[in-house]
Amino acid sequence: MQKAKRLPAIEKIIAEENISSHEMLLKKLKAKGINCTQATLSRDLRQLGAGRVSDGKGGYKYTMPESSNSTLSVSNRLQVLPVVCDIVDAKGLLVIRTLPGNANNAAIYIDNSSRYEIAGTIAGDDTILVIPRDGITNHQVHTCLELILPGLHEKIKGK
Amino acid sequence: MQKAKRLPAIEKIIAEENISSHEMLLKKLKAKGINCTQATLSRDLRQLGAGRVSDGKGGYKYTMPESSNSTLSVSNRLQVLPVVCDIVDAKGLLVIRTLPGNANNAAIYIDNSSRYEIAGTIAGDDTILVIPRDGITNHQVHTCLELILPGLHEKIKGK
DNA sequence: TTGCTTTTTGCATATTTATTCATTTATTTT
DNA sequence: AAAATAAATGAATAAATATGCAAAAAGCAA
Repeated sequence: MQKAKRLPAIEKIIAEENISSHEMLLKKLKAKGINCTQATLSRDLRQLGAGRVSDGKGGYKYTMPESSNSTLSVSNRLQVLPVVCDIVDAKGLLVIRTLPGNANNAAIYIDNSSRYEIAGTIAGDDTILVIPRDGITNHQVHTCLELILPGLHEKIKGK
Repeated sequence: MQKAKRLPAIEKIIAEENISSHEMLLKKLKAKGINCTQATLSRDLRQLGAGRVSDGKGGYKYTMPESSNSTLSVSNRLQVLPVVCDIVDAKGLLVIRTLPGNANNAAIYIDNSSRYEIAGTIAGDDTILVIPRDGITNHQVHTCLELILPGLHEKIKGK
């Protein structure tokens, strides 16, 4: 299962370069040692919530949502990760524990991602409650959070 | 030539509704009495700089660039029009005269449109210089300005 | 582990979108 | 106005993207 590596790689590539087709993305991934088919990219791009916008030169390019929003950019979102202590599933919800005073800040990252899977979050001082949308499995939320904060899954209790 | 009516109509439709395919847009236009083919829509959408982004429900929808930027929304951009006095072509450039003190404000509308055809603008107190990109005809710029400020063409000198 | 369920993936194909070419319609030039 | 040039459009088709389905891989429960 290379999806876990592929998704962040795709995200990074389309954020940094002008990708105008699946074909082109396929080659960029191959150059990074990641092989898959166009069909898989189609599914990945949809899952990532990637869009296709004008490249300003009369053509189109793929893009990540809110890529203009610096709080979400690939390069700096890892900053939030060190404050996360652990994650526990509870009653269909997720509880994320952070360093004291950091819950709100971390929750903002999650909210800003505007992921469909997450209905919303409530943050206290050192605890975030993540409320998944109806019909979303815990596992889907984990995958989703891993997208928002790569490396996060290592913090999941019992893993 | 119905392009002049069609483009603003397309813009309005995709700004207000969730359009997920050319086919769907075709029907909406037909309902408004505008008939064309899918091929034409493909060209129109590209010219409008329209994008396709996640609809938040796992699918895609078409969008206008900066549709979140209220200074550009269809509903309020007409406000700038009354301050425009006339437009003159000169040396491959366009000179727009406005009411005193209003040039900068009007120029911001034009800049915000991020149209490919327009390389940039310089605004004084009551005059805007619009600099078209190389290879763009005056006529193309007129069409383009008409898109940004519907009704503008009536102000063009000698028309 | 073993069997059961869910997820991921490729292949083939369907669907959607873009482009080429020919024609018409508009615009500019003389 | 007439001729010449450029722009717009549709039909057919090419190219790009999405999806159904089956197989394989991964995760889960006991």
